[in-house]
Amino acid sequence: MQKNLVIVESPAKAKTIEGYLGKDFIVKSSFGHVRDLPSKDISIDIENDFKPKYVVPKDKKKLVDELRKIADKAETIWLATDEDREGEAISWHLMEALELSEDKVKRIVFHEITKTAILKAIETPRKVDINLVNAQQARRVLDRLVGYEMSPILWRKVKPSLSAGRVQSVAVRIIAEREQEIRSFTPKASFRVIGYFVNNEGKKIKAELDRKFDKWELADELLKKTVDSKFDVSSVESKPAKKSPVAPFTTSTLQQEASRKLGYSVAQTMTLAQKLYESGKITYMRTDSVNLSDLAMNEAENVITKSYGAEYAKRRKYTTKSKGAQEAHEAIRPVDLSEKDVNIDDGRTARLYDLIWKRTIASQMADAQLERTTLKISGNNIERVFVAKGEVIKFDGFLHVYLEGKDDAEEENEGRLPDLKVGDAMNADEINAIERFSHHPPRYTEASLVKKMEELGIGRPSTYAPTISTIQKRGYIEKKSTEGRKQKYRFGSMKDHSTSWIDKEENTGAEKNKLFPTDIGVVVNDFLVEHFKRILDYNFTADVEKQFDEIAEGEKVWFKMLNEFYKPFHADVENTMENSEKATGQRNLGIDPKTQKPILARIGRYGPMIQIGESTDEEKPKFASLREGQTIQDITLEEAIKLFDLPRVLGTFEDKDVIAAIGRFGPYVKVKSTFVSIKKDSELTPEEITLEQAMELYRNKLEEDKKKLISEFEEDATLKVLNGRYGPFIKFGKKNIRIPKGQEAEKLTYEDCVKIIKAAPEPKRKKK
DNA sequence: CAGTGAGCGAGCTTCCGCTTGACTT
Repeated sequence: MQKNLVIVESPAKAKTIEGYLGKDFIVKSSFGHVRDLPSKDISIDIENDFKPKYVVPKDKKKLVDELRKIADKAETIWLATDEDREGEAISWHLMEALELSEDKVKRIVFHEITKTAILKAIETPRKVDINLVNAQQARRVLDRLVGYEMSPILWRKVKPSLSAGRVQSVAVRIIAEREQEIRSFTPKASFRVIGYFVNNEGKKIKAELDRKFDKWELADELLKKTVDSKFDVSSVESKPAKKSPVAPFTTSTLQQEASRKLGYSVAQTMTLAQKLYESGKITYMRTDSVNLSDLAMNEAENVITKSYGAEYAKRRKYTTKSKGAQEAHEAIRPVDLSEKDVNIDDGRTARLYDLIWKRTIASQMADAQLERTTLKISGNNIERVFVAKGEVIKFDGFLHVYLEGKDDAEEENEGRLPDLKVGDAMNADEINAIERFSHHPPRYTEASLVKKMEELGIGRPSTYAPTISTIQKRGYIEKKSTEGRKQKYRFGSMKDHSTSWIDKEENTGAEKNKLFPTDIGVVVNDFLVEHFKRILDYNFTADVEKQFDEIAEGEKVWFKMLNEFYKPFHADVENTMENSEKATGQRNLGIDPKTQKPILARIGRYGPMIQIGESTDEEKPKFASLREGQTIQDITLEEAIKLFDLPRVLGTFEDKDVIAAIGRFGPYVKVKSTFVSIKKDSELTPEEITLEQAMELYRNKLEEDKKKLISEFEEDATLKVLNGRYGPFIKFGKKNIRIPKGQEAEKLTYEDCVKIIKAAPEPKRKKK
């Protein structure tokens, strides 16, 4: 048995480190936190200095037992968890859970996984920093209090199963408020004037007037003046400029760039990066640091010098700008920078690696040297000038490898401008005045939301992706694409000494994979902002982070800080629970022409819906859920009334009604007790489908089901062996049970199946 | 929860941050 046990957080890290240390060392992983507050209740003794009740979660028990056994036999236990608040807490929890005595424990830290860094760490051990641990406890307890006291208010006042929290609720607010801005935005029209000029030698140049007109009359006036204006080049100015590379990737910038350049979702990027990490191709992918190890910088210099020449190399150290960065790791970079391509079958993973390689290499390369030229053309009877801007690359530097993508379209820059001199006479081939409209602020993408969250200091590299998926799962926001709309605009032209105006049309405003708030998101956000201003404040996290830092410095007692926070917060909780109205987002659409009853749009037990009549009426009100794409804010009376056309009875089959409707999973027909989906591409709709068409869908479905059937049994009609997406399985009532390895599905007898069912573990509850 | 939305009332839902497999019909 080894004398030394080293515990790190990640198993991949453990494997690497084990190679660096001698055989006296065994390196194990804690797989993250080993203790936490149980999820069933709040588990904090508020009266007693906010004492948390920690437990070892079920799925960690085996691991903790194993670690304890090894620790008992070891002479020294080296706690090598990350050097940040959470890492320090993991070390402390390990001491508690493994019952380690302080004299056997040494706490070590390193920011990069290199042999020198680790050996140096071993030489300079310290003790677990209890102040830092307490800062983490304060963070943990505050989040639990906020989440577990606010969420039940939503269950009561809005809808069951909703959630609220320090991070997710602010993320939803960002999306909801952007949508509000967009709604109240009115586009402003203005006219851009663009001239196409040519000199005697036939050299052509495009230049834009240095002002825009907000009135048509002014644009028209200018165009008319250009009819007999004489133009010449009035100035040419060139000056050198440079561009510098951006820092290596952090989690957040990797997510943004993979979204812009490769179109990956935030979650996708993380899954692929995890694969690269586990196969030893890249460094740790959840990091807020832009730092590169000296080893990596040396290697980058070598690779660049060899591949592109020494003039392309430039060592650079970057410093992080993001709020609350804890920098426990390196930036995300290839482990071996000389490996330009990675040999992986999956193209998506390979493309992500390529991006990381280029970004890392470019970050250690020379500036690009440019020459920017501004050329002005004046007309003899025009006060304004036409301007052309050009850019020439003198030395490409880092641009040879990589250029960061942009979220919003930039002003276009021409390449090299034609060689023209001051005084050159120019002829106006054509001058156009084009009506343009200002754009509303863009909706967020997943990645730009992460960027915003990072700026506000809410969330951490390990939680960006899960948070975005949580607020989608709760139905607060959704990812959608909009088609855009037709936009008419005026187009004026001066050509051959006369001017003319025509109307043109373009498609504008189309957006792909943007985040929209749902009705529930809007209602919940309004409710929380009204009743919990402090928590929903964009600066709340930054404020409490400052106090966590004070706790970490030993300047503040953690439970006193919590007490100051909790008193007013809990008062708000009680007050809101008792005194606030139910939040339904109710909108009165008008009167139903048929029944003369009011029609309301609001949020109900199961989401947004339309209600005809009041619940106090003698006759029960009628209800219908909103369809996809409809919102309480936008739905019209006509659209609302149409929702009550379904479900439709198409006719009968074997004495049972055949029904067409739209349900949770889209349009369907129901024949006897079988539901058949109406597929999107079938051109059938539940409003128009006939009995014959429905019966055909039904017969097709029965055919399909037959193909899936491997065997069924006389003994029990509810038990079947079927072929599914993941291979054969046993269906028993509503339960699906996998067939143990080594057994052939075709040969299973009824008795075999019963045996397998009995041996099968209880299915875990699915989280919805 | 593929049909619901009042009422009866119990029992359930929920946070953030650290880590991977297990699991999916």
